[in-house]
Amino acid sequence: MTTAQLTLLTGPPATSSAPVVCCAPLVREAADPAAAVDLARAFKALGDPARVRLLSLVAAHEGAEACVCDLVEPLGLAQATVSHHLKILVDAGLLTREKRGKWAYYAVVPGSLTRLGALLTETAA
Amino acid sequence: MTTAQLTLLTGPPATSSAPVVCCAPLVREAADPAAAVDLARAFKALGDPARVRLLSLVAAHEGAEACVCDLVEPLGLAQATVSHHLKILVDAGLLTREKRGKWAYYAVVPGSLTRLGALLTETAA
DNA sequence: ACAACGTATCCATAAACTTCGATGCGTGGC
DNA sequence: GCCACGCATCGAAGTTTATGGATACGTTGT
Repeated sequence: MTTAQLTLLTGPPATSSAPVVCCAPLVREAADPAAAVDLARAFKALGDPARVRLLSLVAAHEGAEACVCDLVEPLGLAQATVSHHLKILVDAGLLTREKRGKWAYYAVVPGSLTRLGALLTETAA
Repeated sequence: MTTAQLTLLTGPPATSSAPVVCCAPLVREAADPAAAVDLARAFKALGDPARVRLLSLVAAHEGAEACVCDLVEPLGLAQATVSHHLKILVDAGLLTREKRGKWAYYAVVPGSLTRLGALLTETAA
């Protein structure tokens, strides 16, 4: 259920046959409905202050990764809420989750944000 | 009520004293809560397929502008709904609205999308 | 085996969002 | 002045979302 938008952020997948909607810079040509759905899903993940801060906190953290315990206090939200937002960011393909021992370490997917940003760049105009 | 996020998209305003939260590429340093709110508000405007398509339709339209009547049919939504989404995009600083005669022409704010995209670009890594 | 710890999930509640019919407002033509 | 047209706003119904307390799960240490 979370594969469609991943194709947007991970580029052309080697195995999947999901709709690849990656390329047109949004301003060049009218986006087809399917592409718009995937794009909107990615942006919706960034449409919450808590998630923007989470992404920023993880990226700026030492080693470019952080566990939930590092994030709960600076965010000022309950642990359940933080966990919920992190899941949304993972499902959107913006974060990865790796469990080591008792901790779950989150990290920014290497080019996902840049790829998203490129779609917003107005090549012409 | 719609000035805070505009500072984000229009760059340093000449007159306003609203919080300027434009610059840090999100990945460099942990975004402060106020910046996160403004950023999230901008992204939330892009978090709906109808609005992504609207933005794309307007940008790709002849003259880089379009009236509501040009957008209702291709979107397949009611006129009231289209008008509502357009208002959200205008409030987010992504579109401008200019009324000429009976029609309201919408156009993409020149650099707003690029500026947003730049915030997502991972300069390092 | 047991207890302590870090996380995810379940559940409920309140708020926000999407959608659209109905209606009001301003413009232009007759 | 009146009507037709384009568009925004209002009001309502249905859906989604954010939030956090309670709880279950897996891991570590004793």
